Amino acid sequence: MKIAFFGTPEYVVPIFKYLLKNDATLNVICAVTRSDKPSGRHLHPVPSPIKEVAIEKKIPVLTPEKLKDKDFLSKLSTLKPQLAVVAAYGKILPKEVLDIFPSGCVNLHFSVLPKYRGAAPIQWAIIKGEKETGVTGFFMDEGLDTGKIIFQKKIEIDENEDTLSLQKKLIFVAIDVLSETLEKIKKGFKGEAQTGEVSYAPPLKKSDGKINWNMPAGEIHNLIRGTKPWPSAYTEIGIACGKSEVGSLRILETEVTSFPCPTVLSSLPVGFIVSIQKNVGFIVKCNPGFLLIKTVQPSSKNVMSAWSYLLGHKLSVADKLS
RNA sequence: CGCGGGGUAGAGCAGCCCGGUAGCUCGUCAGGCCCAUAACCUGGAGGUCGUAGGUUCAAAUCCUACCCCCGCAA
Repeated sequence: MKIAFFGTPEYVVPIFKYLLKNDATLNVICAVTRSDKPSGRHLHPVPSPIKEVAIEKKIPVLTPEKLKDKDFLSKLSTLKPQLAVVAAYGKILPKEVLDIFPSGCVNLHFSVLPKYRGAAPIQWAIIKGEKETGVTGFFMDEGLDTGKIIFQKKIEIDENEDTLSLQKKLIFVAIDVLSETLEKIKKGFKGEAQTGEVSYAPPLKKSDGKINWNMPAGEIHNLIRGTKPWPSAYTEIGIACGKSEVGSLRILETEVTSFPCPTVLSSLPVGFIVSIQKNVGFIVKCNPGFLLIKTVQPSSKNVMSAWSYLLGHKLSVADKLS
């Protein structure tokens, strides 16, 4: 079966390689990926990870700026692909593209559809405190992740899972789902309409990482896990810490905790540091609950333990984060 | 030449503007104290101040070039 692969970022490379490895039955005839984009510290154009792999494996690469581009559409048609496999490509495929594939376009979406339709399903599942998520293989239509479902597989979300670790697990699931999905397609399965509660997972914005300490400790913990490594949850350093920089502080690792020892400090307002844990970090009061901050990154600095941060920045009990 | 921040002891920082003895917190080592401790006290070890030049009687500090790291942006 002639297959065209649509994908862009690093984390879907294993899916691409799975297709290539099974070349005997799956004939990958081209890769469609995002065009080279200015990236990195000097904004030099950089090819997408999928493009690099494709070049290495000598698979033809198409990098259309616009999917409705006539040149692109005709090139793709000429290759006479039968099926498209799409994973984190980055753009919605218009009807003109969908129509090229006689067997349809299969998307691997990293949620249990119809929940978390959209660009950042892994992140939002964690932020919302879901206990499980999964991967869905479905036939794409013109809507946003609205097509007929072919196969779905769920896994549990660990309590301290962050976006990267969950993504890593989901890739393995995705490969399972892909192989099962392809089997079903071979057998002529047409998919089933989506049923159940619909929700959306829009792309994260920088401001989504802003911590509001006036929230339950558990929800803040979820936000920190789900926004890592980007945009990362952050807070501002209060004025109480003297000449320290006013910049924001990224918070990368936390733990929901109970207040260690009952003192008057537990009556400090939300957002204040109520306790220092030697060699670990500091505890901030939330509403309700307490959050132990374990790993942070000050602006312009490397990631460091919250304890190290305290040593150099002279933060102490009763200083405020905002 | 996209914009900005940074590199000082094993870790995290101050000192630089205004040149003149290498400083703080933690760790580490030795000793002390204590029923005891992640507590406390005393003392010690540990630094080519990112690299290379330049200015100067004298450079962590001023000048020039380069290397590495981080954020923005994608």
